[in-house]
Amino acid sequence: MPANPTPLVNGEKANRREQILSAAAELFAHHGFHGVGIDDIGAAVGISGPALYRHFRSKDAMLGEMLNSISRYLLEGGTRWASRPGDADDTLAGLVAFHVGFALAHPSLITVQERNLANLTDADRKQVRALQRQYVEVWVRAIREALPELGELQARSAAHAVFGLINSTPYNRHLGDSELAELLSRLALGALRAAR
Amino acid sequence: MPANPTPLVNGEKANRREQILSAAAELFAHHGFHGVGIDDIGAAVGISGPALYRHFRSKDAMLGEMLNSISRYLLEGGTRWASRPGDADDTLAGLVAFHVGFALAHPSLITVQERNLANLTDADRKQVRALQRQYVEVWVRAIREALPELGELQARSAAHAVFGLINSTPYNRHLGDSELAELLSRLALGALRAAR
DNA sequence: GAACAGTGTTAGCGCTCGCTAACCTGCGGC
DNA sequence: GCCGCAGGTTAGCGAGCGCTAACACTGTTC
Repeated sequence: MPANPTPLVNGEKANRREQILSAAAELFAHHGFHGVGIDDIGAAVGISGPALYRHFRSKDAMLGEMLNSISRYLLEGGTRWASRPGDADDTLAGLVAFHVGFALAHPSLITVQERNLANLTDADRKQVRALQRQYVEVWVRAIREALPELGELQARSAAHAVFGLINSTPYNRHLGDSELAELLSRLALGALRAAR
Repeated sequence: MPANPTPLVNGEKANRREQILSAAAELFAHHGFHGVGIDDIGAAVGISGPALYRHFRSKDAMLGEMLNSISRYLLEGGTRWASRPGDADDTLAGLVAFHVGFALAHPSLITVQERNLANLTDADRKQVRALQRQYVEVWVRAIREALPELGELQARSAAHAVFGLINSTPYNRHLGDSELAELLSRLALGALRAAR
């Protein structure tokens, strides 16, 4: 029972805001931020267009809250895993499993986060970037502890590469979830091992 | 001197169409298809807005030609590498090196191709999808020859994961090109090896 | 040297989009 | 039983978009 269970609960009787964000995420992932109209988002949750402004200040605010929430969730989870007792290899494996779990559970959030940074408000982008940087830093530290012969820059590049690998889930729906999770984890750790 | 040197030559005295496509690719990569106006594209090549219609039928046509060109280039190059004589491991290494080379030389094309499939005309999307499918198939065959114990679906998933890994170049500008190329190749092959 | 093709310009149409205004409805609190 | 608020509705605004129309300039062709 983590403090922050999952960034955007899928609908149900959960808060209307979250229901809206969840629907918007799906749409943004498919058509891009500018490709989705306020009316589309409304229609996706059964209300119509301008009613959304009872819950959000603007369309930009929706994207901002969405990306902030995702980044915060990743950073928090990553930090928790990184600070767990255990040897460096286990820590790295834990981080990989955590990220794989997220990417498998929320492929559309992965897509949104990857594609729509540029559509954020300046202020929001700054915040999200800061969170993302910190998350990368968690990984860089973990990688360098497990592979001490790696330089800072190499570790950072490897981290980004592994993110890319794991974040392939939106294109990767051939296998069942658990089998894919295991495969991705194996691939990610294999890649890191090969970084020397 | 390959038959199809590079999908979009960067400007210079090359054909105006290619100069425009190159500029448009950069813009689409940064702001998304809908986030870029016809005037922005014109301005990027020193002409203004509607002049573009002397060279392209529509904005959609630009994206269509761009993605088609990328997909054709990848499929052609991939096919050439795959049909080279040599053992299965070398073939796979060749494919990896080829894809890494492309991703490093054209990070913004990678970005555009990943993000803007949904913005294509139905006809264009069908074409591009077909080319992409064939390219994946080239990889799946190569992977399964190098790792015969892998199933079809596992190989396909691994291929997508490796694409994700290599296509991280847009976020991955810390190292020098040649060092990054070597690192990515090593990571990719390490991941595949770990697929068992 | 007139015709013309190629490539650029500006003005402006029609549509869509984000957002606001104004109004309506149901429900919990006193 | 009235009030007020939360959360919906439709109408419509202003801006920005893709694209067309009409015109201008240049270089090549015969």
